[in-house]
Amino acid sequence: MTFTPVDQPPFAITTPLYYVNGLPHIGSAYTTIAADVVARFYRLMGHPVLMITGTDEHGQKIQRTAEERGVSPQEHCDEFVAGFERLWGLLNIDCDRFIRTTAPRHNTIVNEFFQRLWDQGDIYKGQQQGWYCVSCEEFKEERDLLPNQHCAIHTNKPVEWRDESNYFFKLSKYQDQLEHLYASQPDFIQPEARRNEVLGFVKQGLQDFSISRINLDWGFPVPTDPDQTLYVWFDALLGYLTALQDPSEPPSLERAVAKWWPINIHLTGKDILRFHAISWPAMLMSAGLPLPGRVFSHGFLTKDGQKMGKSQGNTLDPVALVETYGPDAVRYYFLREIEFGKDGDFNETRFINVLNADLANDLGNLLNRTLKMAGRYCNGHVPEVDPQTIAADHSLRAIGTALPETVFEAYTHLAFSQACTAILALVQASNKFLDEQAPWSLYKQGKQAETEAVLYAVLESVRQAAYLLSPVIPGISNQIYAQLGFAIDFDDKAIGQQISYADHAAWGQLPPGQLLGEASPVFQRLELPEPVSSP
RNA sequence: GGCUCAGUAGCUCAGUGGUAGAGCAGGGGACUCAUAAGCCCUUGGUCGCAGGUUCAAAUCCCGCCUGAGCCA
Repeated sequence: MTFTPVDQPPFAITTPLYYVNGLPHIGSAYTTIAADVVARFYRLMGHPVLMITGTDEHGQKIQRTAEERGVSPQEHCDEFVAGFERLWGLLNIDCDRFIRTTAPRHNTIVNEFFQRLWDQGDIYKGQQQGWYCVSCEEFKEERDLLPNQHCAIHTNKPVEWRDESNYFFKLSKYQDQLEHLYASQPDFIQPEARRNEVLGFVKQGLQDFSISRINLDWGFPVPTDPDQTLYVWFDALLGYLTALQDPSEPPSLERAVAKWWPINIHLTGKDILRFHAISWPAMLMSAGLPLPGRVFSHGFLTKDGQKMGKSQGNTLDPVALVETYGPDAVRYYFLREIEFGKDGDFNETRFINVLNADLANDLGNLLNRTLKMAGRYCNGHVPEVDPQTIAADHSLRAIGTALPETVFEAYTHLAFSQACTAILALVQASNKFLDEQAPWSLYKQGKQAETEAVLYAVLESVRQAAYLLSPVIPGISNQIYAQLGFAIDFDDKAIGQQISYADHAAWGQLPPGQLLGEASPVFQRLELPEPVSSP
């Protein structure tokens, strides 16, 4: 089954390029899941989609960590990058481009980009003095330091005094253009609270920032002065450009921006928003490139209400989590339970309660009970009911008719929780509808037509819910579609060409008479952890 | 120190001037198609604290407390 969708514009989305100082943490998983969900939704709609993630591998912090581990920086990176790639696989995330900032082709793009800024006269040599935190890779104001010259974020590492001759980027030159950008494109920075933060910061007046370091080997040399090394953040942001180009082509900035630029959405953590919302657009202005569509800053995760951290010893290992509960469970919990953009909490009891309630009890059991009845009452086929004959004000059809618009708005605004809630409302209404209509009684009374009308409406509602939830829980949606008799794979990146979004997102698509699959629970109930017995 | 956001049921949150809401968790009931699931009913809140404006405040104003964040 193939159809040709109307031409949809390309859509590109990025996660941050994660710093490979250690193995991926749950926060990286959270962002990457979100990006994958958006990418999957646009693929459903038939857009050509490029989802980009990757790793940021330069800088003093990595160089030192590698030294401490007794390996070369490249060996160190290679080792940890494998951990990231493995986690994305476990989470059922198949990005289109995985960019490593140590890639040789990236160096080519960085040099070209640097040259553009240089030709603009936006790079100059200046003197940089101050306290430097290697862990932050940032200069700190003296007033922000803890009493014994320690960084307020990295309390176990003293800052270092630097007095260097560095290259600077003329950020101050773009003050007006940036303010105009924020004013004319109010949704450029989201959510609102983060936007206000950036606006306040910019209002104070922007200063030029240093884009190079001396006495550092692990990074690309400054093209015009090989004694200096480019600052890690400068080349990290440019990874978004390098990623756009097919790795098999010879690298060039012009070719990199040919198809996918400008990127539609940059997802970013709130800690690195400034680089994405201020430095990055200014650099692009200088290079004469169009600007990205949106920069969306998500929140941080806590565990049982506590900030996570190695020193606190309460980290949540994403690998262990997904190996225990599976990708759909992890994806669903974080997107359903946390409003994207706000901070959110992980609590195992809540995790299990939410998954059992929504995926096992409401959605999974709804399919299971209906499928079993269809097996018994309708010979294992979709009832021969023409959906056109179902009244427009039928309780399920009415909800299903309004649903695509709601869900479209939610996904495109990255309001994943709202999307899930709206879809689950159809599922809950379907359970209620079944109990009210009691097809098991209708069947016993010999009311075959009535029985079939009820079962069709519910099976169709489950189908629509599975389709619209497929970006979030692709594995479960695949199982549901299979049990409903479809041969469709939501992990297929050409899904938008295989089936029509306009048809499948709408209510009333399930083909009458279609042979149904075997009923089998699509999500097993989870057991609550044993309560810790108190003495 | 300056600024921003938040504080509503055990948990997650909606409600921004007119008799306190949802989901989950807890309790009870009827049913039986189903993953002991679903459905119905229900317990539960001086809406952070203290003032003020108003016929009327969770909602507006002032002060304070707590938490999160931003201030290269």
